[in-house]
Amino acid sequence: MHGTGSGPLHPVVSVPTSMYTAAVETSERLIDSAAELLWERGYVGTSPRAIQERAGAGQGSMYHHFRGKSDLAEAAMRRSAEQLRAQAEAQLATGRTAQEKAAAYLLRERDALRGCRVGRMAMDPDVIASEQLRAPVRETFDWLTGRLAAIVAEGVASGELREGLDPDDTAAAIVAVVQGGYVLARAAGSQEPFDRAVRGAVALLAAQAAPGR
Amino acid sequence: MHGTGSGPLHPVVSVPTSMYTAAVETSERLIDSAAELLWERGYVGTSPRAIQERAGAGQGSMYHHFRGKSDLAEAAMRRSAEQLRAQAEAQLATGRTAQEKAAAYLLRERDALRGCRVGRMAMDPDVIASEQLRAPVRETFDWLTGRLAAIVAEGVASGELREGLDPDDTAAAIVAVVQGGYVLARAAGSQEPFDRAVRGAVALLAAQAAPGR
DNA sequence: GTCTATAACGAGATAGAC
DNA sequence: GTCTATCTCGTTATAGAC
Repeated sequence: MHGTGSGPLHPVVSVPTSMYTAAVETSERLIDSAAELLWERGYVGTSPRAIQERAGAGQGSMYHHFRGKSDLAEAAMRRSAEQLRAQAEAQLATGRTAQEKAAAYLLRERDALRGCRVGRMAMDPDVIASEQLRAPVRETFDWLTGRLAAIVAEGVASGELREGLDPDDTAAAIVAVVQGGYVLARAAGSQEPFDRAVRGAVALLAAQAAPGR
Repeated sequence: MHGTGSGPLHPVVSVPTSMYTAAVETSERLIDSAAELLWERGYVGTSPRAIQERAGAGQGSMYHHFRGKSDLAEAAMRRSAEQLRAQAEAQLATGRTAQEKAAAYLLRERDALRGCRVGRMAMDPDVIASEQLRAPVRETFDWLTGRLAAIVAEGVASGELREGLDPDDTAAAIVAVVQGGYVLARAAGSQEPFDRAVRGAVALLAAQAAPGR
């Protein structure tokens, strides 16, 4: 990945001059455009042509910076994964207790009709068929469920949550509720089922407090 | 929908003779082939040509029986929805208590890597953009969440489940866990995250028993 | 680095013969 | 009802000029 624009006019470190010639590099615009289209239409529904048009770049530019559609898509998916991870990390750091942290993650404001930019890719046949393309999706959910499992485990260890609550199973259920909530919302054409699902999950978790607390 | 083959050689009721000429009608094979491909590759990833090849039918046959791709896809999605509904109804009828019924639905054996044939369509941009194509998906999840909400409501009314447990929110969460479980499984390339998520949901529900039961 | 030209192929549908 | 031919457009590149 190259540095993005708005760099210093007088670079203080030795870098290629080309990094400072454009407001935003063409390769950056291609990655962002690809990420948007992958979110909206998935991998099989996104053509190189559409990416180029949205980025305001020609055929030649795209094939100069990337080997092809899958190469650019992988870069775009890695960027989306980074953004989702930063966002989730911020939510998980919000609460004090395990319940508060999980609730902060679940209740984060989301446009459910757009779906999840990372989770969406898991339904794409060409993504699942390619180890290269699936990797960023797998890594994102591995990280997220692991992060939530650690939070639940801490809650059990500290006596906040009841003994016997399985951290891995609970974490998987929490992440699944969010991903499945997107499906329900898009099926219904409404945000409501998503909000119901996450509220339901928060309520189920609230009843897992250790007895006498 | 026409009657399927293996009909009597001497029809006892007055029906068009053509209904008895083939083992399985071409239009039926087209619908089944389309349903399979939609499950595997989604709407944007499925071409009329691929459907025809799988059904062993030519261009002419397809455009004789259906107005085009979306018309055939709608018929295929309605068939898939019927099948899912029958399957879910069987599971929900299994248990005695609300918890048993919900657990029977959640723990049903599924090939998580294949995903849900109905839920999958909710991620497809062309399906969501068309009221016609989205209808069977919306109706299926409306029915399923309504069915589960009624079961939870009965559980609360009978004193099995704690007062204050919201039936609609809980039902949405249950359905979302299953749909999200598919996403996690496909992202991981493994059945495991799906099994964890549904087990986690069953455990969360078990703790919603009314106090003193 | 970016552009245009070209190409081989598939998508999605229509037309008309049989 | 099913077949083959045809059509227009989009996809996913490669080639080479600028």
